[in-house]
Amino acid sequence: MKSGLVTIKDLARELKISASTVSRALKNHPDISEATKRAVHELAEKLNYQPNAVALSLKQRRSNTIGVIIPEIVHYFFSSVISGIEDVAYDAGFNVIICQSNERYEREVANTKTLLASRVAGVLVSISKETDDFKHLFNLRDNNVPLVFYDRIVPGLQADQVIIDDFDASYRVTRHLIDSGRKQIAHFAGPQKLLIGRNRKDGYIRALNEAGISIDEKLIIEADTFEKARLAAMRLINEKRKFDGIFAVNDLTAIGAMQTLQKRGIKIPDEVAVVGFSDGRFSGITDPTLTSVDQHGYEMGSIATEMLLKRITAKDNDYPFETRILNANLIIRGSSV
Amino acid sequence: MKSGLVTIKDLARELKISASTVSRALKNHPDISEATKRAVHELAEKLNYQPNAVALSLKQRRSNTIGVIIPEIVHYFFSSVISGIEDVAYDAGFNVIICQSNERYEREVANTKTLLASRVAGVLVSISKETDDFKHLFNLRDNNVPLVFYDRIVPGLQADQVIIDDFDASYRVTRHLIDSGRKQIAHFAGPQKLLIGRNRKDGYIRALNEAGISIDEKLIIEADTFEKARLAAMRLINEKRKFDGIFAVNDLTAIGAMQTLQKRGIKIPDEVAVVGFSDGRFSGITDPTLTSVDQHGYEMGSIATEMLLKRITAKDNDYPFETRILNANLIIRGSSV
DNA sequence: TAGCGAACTGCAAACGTTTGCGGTGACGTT
DNA sequence: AACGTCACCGCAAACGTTTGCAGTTCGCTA
Repeated sequence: MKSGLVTIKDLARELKISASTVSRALKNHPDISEATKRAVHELAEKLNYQPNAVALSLKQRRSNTIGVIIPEIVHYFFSSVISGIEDVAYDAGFNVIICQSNERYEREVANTKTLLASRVAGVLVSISKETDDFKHLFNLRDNNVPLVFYDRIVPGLQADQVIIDDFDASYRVTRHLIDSGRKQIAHFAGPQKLLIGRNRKDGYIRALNEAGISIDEKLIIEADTFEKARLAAMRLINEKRKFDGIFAVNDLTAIGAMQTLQKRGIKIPDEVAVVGFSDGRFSGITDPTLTSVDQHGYEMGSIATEMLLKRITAKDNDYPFETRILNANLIIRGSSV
Repeated sequence: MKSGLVTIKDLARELKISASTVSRALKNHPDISEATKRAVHELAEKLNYQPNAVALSLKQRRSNTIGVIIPEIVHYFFSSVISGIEDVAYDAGFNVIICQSNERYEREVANTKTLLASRVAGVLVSISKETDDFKHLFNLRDNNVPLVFYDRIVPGLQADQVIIDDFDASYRVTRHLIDSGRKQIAHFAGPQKLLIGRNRKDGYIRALNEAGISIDEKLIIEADTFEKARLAAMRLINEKRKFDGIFAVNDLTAIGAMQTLQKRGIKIPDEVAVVGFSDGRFSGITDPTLTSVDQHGYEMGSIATEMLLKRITAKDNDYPFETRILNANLIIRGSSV
């Protein structure tokens, strides 16, 4: 007990039987007599025996650990994803190794090496903003490590993936604004080189088109940060553009816009309605509270993990890749009604 | 290459030399000829050999993994702690297994079992709110697993630990308010049964005492949530209490107070200064921006990990336990100047 | 030309488990 | 007395590494 943990060998020595018998007794193998089983279980209990997961992993040539590559944990969305991953993984008896890429490509490559060295059973990955070379991911696949992408997927790569229906969510956001009587709706868009940015803008455009509202390019501004949103809102006001709604690509952007409007004495939602995206901690504490889109991070994490476990435990994992598209919920709060 | 990863044996077979030679060549052992070394390294490179960390762990009877038990990852503070842990751990060649207790005792116990089974080299732990029985932690210690506590420590248990100096931070917050001319400072306090809540209140009281300002019990209200803070502020106003400053036990509380004040037309910081605690994502996006206390989560994580690694790698870890008390920084923003 | 280092390299055991296969008794059947 | 059957158990190998020790070649000295 002094140094290190008790092993099967320790139990065997103590009971003067072989390690194989102990091993079988522990899993109630029919070959072992009841008496022996009882003795083994009792001693195991007494000595607080914990099977050595490391030895097991080596034997099975695969660890009971799944790897997670995540851009940055310090975001409400990503940390909810991790919670979802953890819960499902632990229920299935798997551990989780988390690697942050910190949005850096180099780091992401290092992460894959680490996970490979740890012989993880599978990997969940959301690529960093920098990543545009996917060799490291192909490397995982070449080594038969099952891969599931969540949220930030790789367009070309065939793999299991779970994503949010950004287009649909944006469409619904815009519809909501239109339905509540808004006619001149601005969009603070995300970077158009990212799929997410394009999808969100497209959903916005589709909703306007369907409602017979013509697109005013002046009302579409690329602004995806708090500061940029403040400036963008300022510009709209200074240029005396008419607008009665703003759909911002994320919550921080929405809040930046709200602040500027309020500073200029514009009433929310009476004069201008504001809607954010990716419902986080912020939406409940603004004044007025912010209408936003719940991205269901927890659900995304748990679903991705289920898909991964399925592939890990499949005897034959040559079945076709699956793409799960999650519906994001529109949460209507004070800023738009 | 097809199934599984390339091993030392594969390299050995390919080069028609023994596994031991390959092993030594890979670590540039002087016994091995330059020619062999070169050949081995080249082949290893070509086949993308990654040492099997699992086998290594088994051999060394200790994995290169450290375990983290954390209450809830979905908090800015805790996720920054994790970032700090990760960075230091990975630089030292250690992996990190993260276990959330979700503030549940049962879960925390399960976590320790998992980590024990994984034969982690050491554990970083911040106990859950429910935990008041520490058998599982003693169990870790009995099995010679080094332990470092961060943030939420166990009062009785002798161990390395790193915590925030809540008392000092609160004292400084209050001093700051006094120094900027405030004389009637309210405190929205945390639960007094938690050490944190008591320390923060005590720091506040000390600063007032030192400044010769008498304590007005009516200005001390237990309110540690957004909603409670709104009600508390409302009450102060309705009861026509005189106050020109509020020190809230956390940022959400501060924001709740600010909203109520603003709704009642009270100017911040002109009429009332507001200060929060545990600087997170919120403080920068309020209007005015919120003065708060940076708890240095990242630093706490990295220091805790350094302490743990020190104990893990120490040949003789019988040296005395260490307690590191971090100074929290007061970040002065618009709400108090 | 035997002997001796030096310079390499391989053998084998060990880490903790699992598992196919082969014992070993006891007992019953011919 | 010989054999078969059962119930139970142990041997040994394997997973991928590391490492103390024991070779095996050399070339060189005496």
